[in-house]
Amino acid sequence: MSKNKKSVCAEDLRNRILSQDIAPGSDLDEASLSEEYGISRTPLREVLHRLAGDGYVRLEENRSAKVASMDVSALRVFFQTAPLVYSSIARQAAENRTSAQLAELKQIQRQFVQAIKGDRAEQVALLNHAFHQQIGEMAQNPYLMAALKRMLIDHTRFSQTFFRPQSEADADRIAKAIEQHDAMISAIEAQEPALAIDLTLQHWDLSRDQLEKYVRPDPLPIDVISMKDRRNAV
Amino acid sequence: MSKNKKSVCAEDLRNRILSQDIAPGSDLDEASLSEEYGISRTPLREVLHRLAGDGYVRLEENRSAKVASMDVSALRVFFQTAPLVYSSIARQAAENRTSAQLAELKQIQRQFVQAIKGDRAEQVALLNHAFHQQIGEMAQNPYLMAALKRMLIDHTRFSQTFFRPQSEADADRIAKAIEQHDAMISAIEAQEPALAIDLTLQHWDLSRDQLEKYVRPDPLPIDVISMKDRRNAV
DNA sequence: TGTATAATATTTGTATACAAAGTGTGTGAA
DNA sequence: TTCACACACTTTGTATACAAATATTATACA
Repeated sequence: MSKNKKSVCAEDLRNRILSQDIAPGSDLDEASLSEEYGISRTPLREVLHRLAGDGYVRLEENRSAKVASMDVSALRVFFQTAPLVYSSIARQAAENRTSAQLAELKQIQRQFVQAIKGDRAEQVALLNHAFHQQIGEMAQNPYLMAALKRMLIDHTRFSQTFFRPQSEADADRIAKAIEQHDAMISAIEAQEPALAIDLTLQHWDLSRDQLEKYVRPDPLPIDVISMKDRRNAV
Repeated sequence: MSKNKKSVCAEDLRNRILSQDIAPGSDLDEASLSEEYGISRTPLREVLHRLAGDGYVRLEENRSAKVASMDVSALRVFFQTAPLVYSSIARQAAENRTSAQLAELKQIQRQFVQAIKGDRAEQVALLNHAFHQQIGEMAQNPYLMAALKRMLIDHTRFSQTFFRPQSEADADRIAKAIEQHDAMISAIEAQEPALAIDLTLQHWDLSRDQLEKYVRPDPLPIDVISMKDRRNAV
């Protein structure tokens, strides 16, 4: 763990943005944040500038820093681009991974499973983020990594609901996600790019279905109202 | 034009890095840079942190900021990735471009041609950079844009020699590049994604051949030595 | 009541001073 | 000469004070 306050601050801000603990589009007040993290405004501002370069926040002259927004038009592009980036990363991860990176990936997956067992939804989402970012590291492609990191910012924020199971079906989906992660680890370990791509696209399909449900949820049940009306009418 | 010193500084540092006016891997001294741009170290450091997020420089604790390096292993990944990113961007640019963006692209191309006529090699490289970045803007895909920007940092630095014609053949290649740019503009204007991709890949082939020549230049002529030897022997 | 404008308060931007870490050099002992 | 260590010097990191800009409130006037 990094022992200095500044990187703790950067790391924590990233996590809070990913967890939507700080909502997309909201303002970040320098004074209160610097007090919260026990640092002065100077290093805090440096952190904000760095996060701006990473796509977490947006900076405007003489205006407070804002958390990157998530509008509907962005969602469309997100769905268009995800399969391309994720599968390209998966291919290269299978080709280029080192054994040290593989061990790290397995470690993340263990923590991921533990967090699910413990119903720590926020941790689960962050560990899922770390899992996919680690696969990005394995690809050893700084160009695609830049795209992946930006995708994961939005993906993790969108999928906040994913890891808070509301029904039996939700729990099944999470179990399936765990299995898919394990399969991806095996494919990467065996250095089989084609298989890694295939599994990644399956994993994406699962995630996409869930995201679509979030964006276009089941309509509210209309029976309740109509029944009342009927009773009143009788 | 931005009138404040800070964004001038950021813009100029970017350009100097792209032109290799500041060499890859070299140290950036805060004191001298802040003096040079007439600002104090505080805003300069904020600029450096931003550039770090954008991939122009690397920051380490208690060490001076370093310009992003360009090693041989990076080159390999660059060649692997460029066609994918460039063609994906071209497709979406053709699909999503606005007319205002198109006008801007044409404007950049005019300046590009002018700079070539004036033999201003450094300006040419930067305008070529601006041209391809503008196509990136047209794609309206922030995820791929992040990858494109990082590719262009390295591409522009690698291709510094491209726009300093040494021979008739070099001049021909530059003329061909101008034509290809014009053709790409037409394809994007006509909103023909398939054509835009095709032209982009052709443009890439031209650039790639030149880059390969830069990395693996023609061997030194051996005749000179052997002739001398022969003469001495005779 | 509603709007425009002036005064005030809050927040962001920058410079400077000082603390902390790193770098280099010179001296002394083996 | 070579290595080790102390000291001076340079460079980076942070806090604070103040300047500049924005946001808010109060007041005057229609």
